[in-house]
Order: sequence, then C-alpha cells, then structure tokens
Amino acid sequence: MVGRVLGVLDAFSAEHPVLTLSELSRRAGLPLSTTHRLVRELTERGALERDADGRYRIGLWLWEVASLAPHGAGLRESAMPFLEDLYEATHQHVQLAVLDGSEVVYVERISGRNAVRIQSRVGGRLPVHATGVGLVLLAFAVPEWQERVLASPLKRFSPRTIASPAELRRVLANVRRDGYAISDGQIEPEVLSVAAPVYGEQDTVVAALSIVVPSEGTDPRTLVPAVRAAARGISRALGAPRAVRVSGGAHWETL
Amino acid sequence: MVGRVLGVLDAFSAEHPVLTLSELSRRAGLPLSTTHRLVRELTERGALERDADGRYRIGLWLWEVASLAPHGAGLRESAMPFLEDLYEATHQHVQLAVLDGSEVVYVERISGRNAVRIQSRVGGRLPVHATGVGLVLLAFAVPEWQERVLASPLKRFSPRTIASPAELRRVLANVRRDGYAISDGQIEPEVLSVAAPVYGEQDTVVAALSIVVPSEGTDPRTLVPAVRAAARGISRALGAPRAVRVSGGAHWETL
DNA sequence: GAAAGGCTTCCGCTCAATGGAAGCCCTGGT
DNA sequence: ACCAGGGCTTCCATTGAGCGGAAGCCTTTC
Repeated sequence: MVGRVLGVLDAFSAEHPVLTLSELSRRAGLPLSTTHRLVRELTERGALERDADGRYRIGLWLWEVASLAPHGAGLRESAMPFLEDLYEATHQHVQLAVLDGSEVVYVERISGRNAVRIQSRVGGRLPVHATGVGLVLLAFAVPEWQERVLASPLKRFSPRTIASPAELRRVLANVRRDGYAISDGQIEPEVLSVAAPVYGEQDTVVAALSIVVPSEGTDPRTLVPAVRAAARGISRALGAPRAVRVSGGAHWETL
Repeated sequence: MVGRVLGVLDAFSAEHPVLTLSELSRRAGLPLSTTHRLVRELTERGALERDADGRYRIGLWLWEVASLAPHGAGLRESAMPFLEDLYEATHQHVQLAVLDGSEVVYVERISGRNAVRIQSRVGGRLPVHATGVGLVLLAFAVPEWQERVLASPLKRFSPRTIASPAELRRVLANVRRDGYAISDGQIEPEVLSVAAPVYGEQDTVVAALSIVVPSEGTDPRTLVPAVRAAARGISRALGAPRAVRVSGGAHWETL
C-alpha cells in the first residue's frame, strides 16, 4: 500500500512533471479506479495538486515536507553563502551535489543567464563517473563502493567520457591526491567542470561543489583555488573538524 | 491509508527534522507497530532515511520527487538569475514566496553571511499579513480570499504588526496602488522588507519577491526600483504578458 | 452519429493492513 | 547487580478498508 502511494509519486519525472489521471494510472501500473482513489487523497492533502486542465502535479505540501530533508535545508542553508561567493567571482554555474548509489543528485545550483548550457538540474541525477562532482564523491567514497562502481558498466556520453575502469581508477587516485577533480567534455563536449569535496561533521565527504564553465578558453587550474576554498568554507560551516583545524595554522592537511 | 503515510511524513517539522520511531508514532498518533511498518516501507523506498543512531529523517528520494513541484524547479529556475542580481546589488536576504491559504511559503532564498537574522526558512511558512511578500500576495489575490483573511484573526508578533482589519485593508489598497509593499518590524522589530509581485503566464500574481534588510538606517524606498525590476524580470521569464508588453514602450501599465 | 479516450462513481469481495502482545536490548537510577 | 522504563522488532488472528471491474457520463475527433 505504501508502495502504491509512492509509486504514484514516482510516476512524475522531469520529462513528465504534469500528468493526467490516465497517464498516472499507466505509469504507475495501477488500475484506473485505484489510481483515482489514491490521487484524490493525495490531492486533498496537498501532496499532489490539480491544475485547471484537470492534470496532476507534485504539490506544495510535499515540497514543504521534503525541504526538511538533510540534503535540503541543512546542507543548502550552510552552503548557500559560499555558492554565492563562487558565483559572484565567476558568473558561471555553481552547483552542489550528493552521492546516491552510482549517481550524483544535484541539490543546489546557481546559474547565470549567460552561462553555458548544462545537463544537470536541481533534483536531477547524473552518473557519478561522468561528472566533476561525481568523480569527487566517488574518489572519497568507501573503497567497497568504489569497486562496485568500477565493476559496473560505465556509460559513454561523448568521446571523452571515462568509460574504462582502468582510466576511472587512475582518475580517482588523482582526485584523492589533488583534492579536486576536473571533468572536461564528458557529457557535453564544450563543458568543463572543476569540483572539490565538502566534508561533514565526521570528516567524511558528504557533498561535492563544482563550477561549470565553457571548455573553450579556460584553464581549469585557475579555478581550483576558488572552488576548493568555497568547499572548505562549506565544510567549516558543516562543522567538519579538518576544515576548522586549518585555521590553527600549524597543521596543514596531508592528502 | 494514504492519510497514514502522509501523517507519518507530516510528523517531521523544522523543530523536529529527525525523529525516533517512538516519536514518530506519538506525533502521527499511530500505534507503534503500525508506525514501524509504514516507516520501514518508506525507508526502503528512500522517502525516509535512517541515521546511524536509528533515527529517521526525510529522505533524498522524496526530495527529488518534490523538486518536481512547480514551486520547485519551474519557478525557481526562472527566478534564480534575478534573485542573484538583486542579491549582488545588496548582499541582503532575497526571497521568493508563494501564497497558500493565509500563509506564505518561502520557496527560495539567498542570504549573505552578514545579513540580518530573519524568521523565514525555505520550505517554511509565515502569516500573510505580517510579511512583505504576504502583503503583496494578498493584495493581488482574488477579492473573496482577501475578505476571508480580513475576517480572520490577525495574529500580532510585535507592536508594529498589522493586527486590525481596517489597517490591513488600507495597506492592501496601498500595495495595489503602488505595486509594492513595505513591511517594517512586523515580526522582528529591526527587520524591514520590500516586496513586489511576480506575474505568471495568465498575468496573475503567482509569487512575490522581497528583500529583507535591517530597519536601521534604511530608506525602503531606495530599494523599491531594484526589487520591482527583479520581479518584472522573473515575470517576463515566466511568460507574463504584462511583463513583456512593457518593452514595447508605448503602453505603460496603469495601476 | 459513432468511436475512442478520459474521468467518476459504485459495490461485492477478499486479503493485506491492523494493533495488541510478547520479547529483546539499552540506559539510567538505586 | 537489579529493576524500571523506554525504545524497538516481530508475530499473528482478525476484519474492514482497499481493491478493481463495471457502468455511466463527458469530451473530442472523424
């Protein structure tokens, strides 16, 4: 029964954010009358809303509840000022993502009007191996998880996508060594991102911060200090011991 | 049954974003074993997550689904660049809110590190009569709804809260005449906000944009043009005819 | 007008949800 | 060490709430 309720919610997607009752029934694989009953209750409660054409969409109440997710208010609230700083310095896409399975989920993004077009969407997912934030999150994930991803097929999006386990393994080692990742043309040929890890209270990597710019005419290394500084700032705001320690001055972190 | 699932979700709040099973059971008013069963299914699906201490919180999957709400991705995506502009100009709180019942719901906010402390929270609510965005949203709501709010008790938060229907009625008329609202010290004595309406495709007010600053040393009227311009920009991005029409030059809107 | 598709409502049936109870574990107090 | 209280986890007999086929209405298209 819970599964059916959640199945109805799962019928919505970025491609289909608004659906008729029949579409919901088909996408959720439920009989029409069952769907109707569920949808009516969900709508009465505000989890779904119905527009003037009788179509359904996700409702405000559900969004309010979901805003309580740790990846919502907590992380976002702490990160926002630093995302701002980074955005002001560059006026390019600045985004924050977390790891879920073998994908990253974008939890915040600041984009300028004239920034390069990118594939990510707040609330959306992309594979971990093909994105800057993904490389960072994977590099600092538990080794078992890294091996799991390395043992899975790596989907190719462009000629420059990291598609072999050996190459990915090498890149991950570089990320750990350097403390940042550069992803160039892995999905969109003209798009490059520089990403750095965000640490939480337990000094584990809980998110990744990246900036996304046009590949053309950009030396990614000029962006690294700013991205890392902003990521450090967020880590400190999240209470990460390693990020606080640096201000002591004597003990520089060894990577 | 749907009610029970949603009741569990509704047990979470900004004050209690993380709950034990027993707390959930109590807050949702359900027997422990029922709660346990529901919570387990919700957790398996990712709607809830369980931390290392065995406590539950809202999960990433639910947040992803909820990001599809029109108040999430759609409005936010269009509004973000304009919120950015306004933030860059002022480095004070910039926020976007929508109307729900007699309350506003904050759907986006950009805050600086040194900005004045405010009561609102993304995903949170405040009464419509005591906030700048609320005054705007109410002033342009359907008259029936305005009357409904005017006929309800107006809670007082500070000596300057609008607490009489006559005063609120006058303020709303001023908002409609001027095209913006100023709310000064209605909740927090030292906090002032300037808000302007955001129009959607049907040329109805679908959201309100505001900037929140310290009352001290601020002439709110100096902020009005910037707030209104940003709100106009968002309206245009949302496809509001009236916001596009202005660029024709000949037909200035009459308020 | 006919057909197709999209809803809305009804109702007999049944099985999955229910919740009390038992049991285990942990913590704090004496 | 023992006890009490609280927090979970699991079990299972019961039953009523959920189920879904069917009927009917409405809208659109040909």
